[in-house]
Amino acid sequence: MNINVRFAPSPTGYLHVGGLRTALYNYLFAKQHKGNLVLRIEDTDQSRKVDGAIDNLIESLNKCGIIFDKGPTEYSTDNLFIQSNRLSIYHEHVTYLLENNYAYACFDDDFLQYRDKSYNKEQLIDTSYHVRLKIPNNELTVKDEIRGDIKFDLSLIDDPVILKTDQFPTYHLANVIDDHDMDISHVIRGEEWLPSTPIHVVLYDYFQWELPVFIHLPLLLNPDKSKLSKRQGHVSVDEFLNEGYLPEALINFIALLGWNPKNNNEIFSINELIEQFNIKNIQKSGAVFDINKLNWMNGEYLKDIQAESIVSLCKIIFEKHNFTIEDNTDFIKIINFAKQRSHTIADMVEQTTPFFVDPSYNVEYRDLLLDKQSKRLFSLLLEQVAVLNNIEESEIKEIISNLSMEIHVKGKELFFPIRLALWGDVHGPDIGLIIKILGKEKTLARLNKALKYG
RNA sequence: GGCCCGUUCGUCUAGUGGUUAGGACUCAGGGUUUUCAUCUCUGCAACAGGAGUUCGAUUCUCCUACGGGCUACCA
Repeated sequence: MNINVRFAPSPTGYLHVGGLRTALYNYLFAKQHKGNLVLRIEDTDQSRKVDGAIDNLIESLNKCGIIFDKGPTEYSTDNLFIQSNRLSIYHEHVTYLLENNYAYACFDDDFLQYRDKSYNKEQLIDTSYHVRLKIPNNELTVKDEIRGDIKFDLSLIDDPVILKTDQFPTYHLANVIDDHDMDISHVIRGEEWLPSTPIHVVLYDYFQWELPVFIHLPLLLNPDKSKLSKRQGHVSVDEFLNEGYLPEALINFIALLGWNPKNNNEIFSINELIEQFNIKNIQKSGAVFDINKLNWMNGEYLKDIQAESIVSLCKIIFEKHNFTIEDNTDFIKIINFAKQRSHTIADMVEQTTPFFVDPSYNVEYRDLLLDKQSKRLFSLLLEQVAVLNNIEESEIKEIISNLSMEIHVKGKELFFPIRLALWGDVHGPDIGLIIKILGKEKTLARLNKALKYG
């Protein structure tokens, strides 16, 4: 059996993390079975179309490592993976349904009165009509791979519109025809589609097509358990990436929302996910998107990653915060310091701000800054740094330890005032690193400022 | 309202007809680090409720409650 799966978003804007997870599960499933992953653009609602959305979608997905085997490479008119280019195909199928009495034309929303009528093609020319699918009155069982058999009473379902007045198909029709034409073997999609699956099954039945396997994924939830949406934190993949969440971490985190490998591991590369992913281990209930845990996981990735490999990404984000990167070697040092203690790259900016702009003093330590002993420390350090030609961290360390012996001060009493003067707070990087990055001039200036403070 | 799906620590989850119900995030506390962070150790914390089946149910069945999704000429 050939395994073909698809991710079928509508181009209405940015890629949502829920969409990313659906795409990911499709991708993992396809790769694992040496099948194909198809990208299909469902743009049958002309009013909701957003320019550039397709390129955007593809770019976000690609950044996260999800590559399609088939799909539109660009938004070109002859592309078969974009539904708006397949209108004539849908029309042919509508004709088939109409001719076999599986569907009927309606001239207004009071559709029941048209249910038993039929019109030939000539009668429909120059009229404004839509087409509805006749849903029979029997019971129907849908098989979902995760939930098992689900019974529906079809008499409770209204005849759905399959062709709109503007002659575009609705989702139900286009989706079924495309899945068949693209030889989709497994439909992996969000749980919100479960209630409309019987409509799709009826369509398959009318066309006498073989059903794909249906796999409905549990929803991603807001902290209040409603369906994940904006308003309660951000959900756009782009936003996460721009804030400096690493694609690998985002993918890892999202993979574990609704699926688990039945062991206690938490960190997975994409290849490990491909190896271990299993439909059977997908959860039935929805999963709250916990930003807290994503932060932790992103931090784990940040700790492990080589500074060199994120330097250009960091540069973009630091420059977005108006920090100019002058020296690459220094910047790597800064990254190495910050990535150990940050959740995201945006966090790293915050952690390292005093490297770039003169800090204001933490008011809690005002007294320490005014202290006579502190002032003495500042002036002694100032003297010693002033005579240095080029600054090495080891040298600074030595100077400070000599200073410690000279005035008999050590530990916090020694480091707090110095760090306060140079960094604005008693906590921060190693003093050697601060001075090394700051350079002689800025170090002297900050010591001077602290000396005069009060 | 109707239909459908779901329910193990606050969150992500493991698990079993008999377990001290396990792990991770968060939180709290200890240790390491002459700062902070990292790291590490410890702790707090869950089987929605009620019947039934059974020697025994968190686990199987039913009911209730609660939560969510869908109910568009949106996907």
